[in-house]
Amino acid sequence: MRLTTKGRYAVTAMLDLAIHAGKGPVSLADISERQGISLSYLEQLFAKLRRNELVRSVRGPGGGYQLNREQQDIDVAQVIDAVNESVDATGCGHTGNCQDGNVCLTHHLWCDLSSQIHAFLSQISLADLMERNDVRSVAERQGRGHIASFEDSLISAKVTA
Amino acid sequence: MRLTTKGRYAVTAMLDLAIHAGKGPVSLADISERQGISLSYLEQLFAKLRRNELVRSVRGPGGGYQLNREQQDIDVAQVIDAVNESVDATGCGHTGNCQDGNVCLTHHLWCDLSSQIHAFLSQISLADLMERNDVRSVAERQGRGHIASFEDSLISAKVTA
DNA sequence: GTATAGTTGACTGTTTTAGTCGGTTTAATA
DNA sequence: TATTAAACCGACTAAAACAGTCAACTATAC
Repeated sequence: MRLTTKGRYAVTAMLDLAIHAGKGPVSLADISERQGISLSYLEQLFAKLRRNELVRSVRGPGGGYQLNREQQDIDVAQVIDAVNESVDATGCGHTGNCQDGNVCLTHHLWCDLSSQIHAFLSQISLADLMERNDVRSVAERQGRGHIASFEDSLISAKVTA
Repeated sequence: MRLTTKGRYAVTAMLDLAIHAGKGPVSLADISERQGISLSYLEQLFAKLRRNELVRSVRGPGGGYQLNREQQDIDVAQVIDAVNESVDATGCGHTGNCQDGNVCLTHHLWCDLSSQIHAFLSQISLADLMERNDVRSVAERQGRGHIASFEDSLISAKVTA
């Protein structure tokens, strides 16, 4: 199991997408600048996020990415899974085939740990993250990045309608 | 944050040490055979465990390693920390210096996750692991490796006295 | 003095990370 | 219609970590 900048970048980028929703697609260039993540690296990550149907893309000028589901229907575990950072702490991938066909001494410990982590991360949605004070204040700092309010959603709904 | 075979090996080896306690020092060769871990690799891991005072060594024939504290005073988090697999999910090492001097959007999320994992792992001692049915049965399977009972401790206490 | 076992350091192949670079399509707009 | 903004795609790379090997050295029980 590993949790590195890869998974952290993915979650951060998805949250950036959520924050700037309701104003049309968000370009990777914008995310790159706001979050300090390499543009080319973001491209790689979003290829995986798109394959996992967490985002959809709009090509051409003015294009970018949008969340493919409601913010409350995307949780952190899904995002991390999508970029291939498994949240599995076992070495055998839960097969129990850790020591020449049998489970190793500590197999069940790692199974337990995996469930703990997965339970924790899958219970947190992008919507939940946006409610957090620390997220709101960082978003505020990151420029005119205002968190999309309910009114924004209404406006964008009218525009796209 | 990463949790790979390194940390798993370390915990497994420490548990093997606990299981075979009360019969004098346990050699790395024994652990290697029972747990299927490369001897040379175990040497590297135990160098770290010793530096962290989790085990003590006895050199020469009949030598080996022993736990340096009571089984209930060694928890899984300590073992993983000792082999340099930090249980920190943040990228900044909790400094909050994730994005040019400031905290990144998701800093607090990773802090929360880290505490969760740490709380979970530090609440489990080697003594706890030994009580588990799955551990007992695997130990049974791994040869004459009987779990050291209270009587064993008494015997070894007399012998060493 | 010999065998056992820990101790140490250097070395190695492989995989993953965290990118970079160059090009190609797609589509909006001037 | 040409330009341009953006997604898309594949190959490449440096650095690190992982997992392990190997050889030499030291301490000690017998």
